[in-house]
Amino acid sequence: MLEKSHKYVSCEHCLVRENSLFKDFCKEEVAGLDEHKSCSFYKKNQPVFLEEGTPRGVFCLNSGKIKVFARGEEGKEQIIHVAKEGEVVGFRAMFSGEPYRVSATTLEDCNICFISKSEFLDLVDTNASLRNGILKELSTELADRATFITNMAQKSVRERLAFSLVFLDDIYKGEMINFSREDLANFVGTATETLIRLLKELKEDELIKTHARKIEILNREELIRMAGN
Amino acid sequence: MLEKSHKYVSCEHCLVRENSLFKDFCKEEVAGLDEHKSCSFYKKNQPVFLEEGTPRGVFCLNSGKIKVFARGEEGKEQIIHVAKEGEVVGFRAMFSGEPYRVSATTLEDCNICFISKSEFLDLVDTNASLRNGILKELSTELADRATFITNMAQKSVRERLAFSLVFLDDIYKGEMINFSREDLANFVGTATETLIRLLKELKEDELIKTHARKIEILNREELIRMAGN
DNA sequence: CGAGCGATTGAAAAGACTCAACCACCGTGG
DNA sequence: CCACGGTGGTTGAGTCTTTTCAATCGCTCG
Repeated sequence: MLEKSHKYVSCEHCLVRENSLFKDFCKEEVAGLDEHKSCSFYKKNQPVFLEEGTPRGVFCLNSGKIKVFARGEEGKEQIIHVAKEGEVVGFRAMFSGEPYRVSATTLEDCNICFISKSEFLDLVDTNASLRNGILKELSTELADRATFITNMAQKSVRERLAFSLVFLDDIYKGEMINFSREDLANFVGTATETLIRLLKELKEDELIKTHARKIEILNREELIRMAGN
Repeated sequence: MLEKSHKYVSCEHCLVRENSLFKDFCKEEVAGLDEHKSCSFYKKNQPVFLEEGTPRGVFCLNSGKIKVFARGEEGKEQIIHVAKEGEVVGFRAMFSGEPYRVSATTLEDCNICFISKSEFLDLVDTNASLRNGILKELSTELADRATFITNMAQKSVRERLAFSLVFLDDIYKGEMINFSREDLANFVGTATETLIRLLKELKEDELIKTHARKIEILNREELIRMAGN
C-alpha cells in the first residue's frame, strides 16, 4: 500500500529548483508548473515507478534520495543511478514510447512532485531551453554510462568500490553515506560478502570509518587514487 | 594519414536513409541535407572521431560498420556500441557541449557522410520529427546501456559472450561476424585468451563455427538461452 | 523477550586473468 | 618462388580474485 500524505511545495519557492531541469523557467512557466503538478510524500523504500510499468509522467525530487535500478536474471538489482534533491526522474521514458525498463525506489523519506506526461511533453514542445537542457542531460548521461560500462568491464571490485564511495560522497554532500550493504553491493556490482570484506580493508587502512551502517569518508584523495580515474 | 577518396552518395537515393534518423524527411529537407553534407571514404581501421576531440558534426554511415569505444585506465578499449549502415553516429556530442568522451573507428571500409554541427542543430531546431526521433533514440539507448551495465555486473563471461554473439549476429545480418578476437574480447569485456577459450567451447558444442577469424552462428536459440535474457 | 533481517566471518571452490610460449597466416622483398 | 618478419590467433600452467555456501552475530521492532 502506498501511504502518501500530501505536503504541498510550490515550485515558485522550491529551494532545489535551481538545480533542476526547470532552472531556467520564467515566472509564468513556474506558475504553470505549479498549477499542473501534484505533491506526494513517499516513505523510505517505497517504489516510485516499476520496470514494465506504463510511464505516466515525471517525478521531481523535492527532498530525499532515490535509487534507479535494473534487475538481472535472478532478480538481483543493479543500481544504475542515485538521484538527489532537485533531480527530475523518469523523463527518459516520456520519449521512448515503451514501458519503464528500470525501477526507482526511495532510499529515505522523500517529497516528490509529479507532472503528467502530456503536461511535460507540452512543456518540452514549447520551451526550447527545457528541451536543450533535456538533450544535454540525456547526452551527458549516455557518456556517463559508457564510463560506467567500462569501469564494470575493466576495473576490479576494489577499484569500483573506491569509485562508488567517492561518487556517493558527492551525492551525500556533507552527510555520511547511508546505504545498506546490499544496496552498496548492488551499486558496485559485487556480492554483499565481498563488499563487506573490502570495506573492512578500507577501514583498516583508515580511508573510511563506519558508524553502524553509515559510512564516513576519511581520505577522499586516496580513494580517488585507488579508483584510478 | 587519412586517405579519403570522395564517392558522392546523394541522400535522395541513399538506400539506407530509411533506417536512419532522417527517415521522415520530406523531399525539400532531403535536398537541404544533400547540399550541406560531404561524403568520404574511410578505409578499415581508420578513426572517425577521437576521445577528447572537439565535435564538429555528425557522421551518417552509408556503408560499412563502426565501433564506438571508451578507453579504460591502461588504454584498454571497451567497445560500447557497433554501428551499421544507416546509423547516424556522434550526434550525442552535439548536445553535451563537451569534447567527445568516446572514440569511433571503422571496422571495415566505409562510406560516411558528414553534416556540420551548425547545420545539424538547425535541423533539430526546425524539424520536430527529427527532434522526437533523437529524443527517442537517446532514451532508448540510455535504457540499453542500463541493461549493458547490468549484464557486465551480473553475468559470467560465458553468458556475456553468448549475448554478444547474438547481438552481433543481428548487426551482421546474413553475413558472418567479422571481428578480431581482440575487438570481440573488448566488446564482451574480458581478456583475449579467455575469449578464445570460450569460443572453443562453443565450437565443441556446435553452437558456432569459425572460418579463420569469421564466426558463423549455428544455433542462435541455444545462444540466446545461454545468454539468459 | 523472541523473531527476523541485515551485517559479518570463514572456508572452499570456481571463474577469470596473467604470463609465456607457440602456431598460422599474410604480405614483402630478395 | 621462397625465406623473413610481423601480427593475430591459440594453448598451457599457475595464480589471484571473487563467489558461494554455511554459520554466527547483533541489533531493531513488535
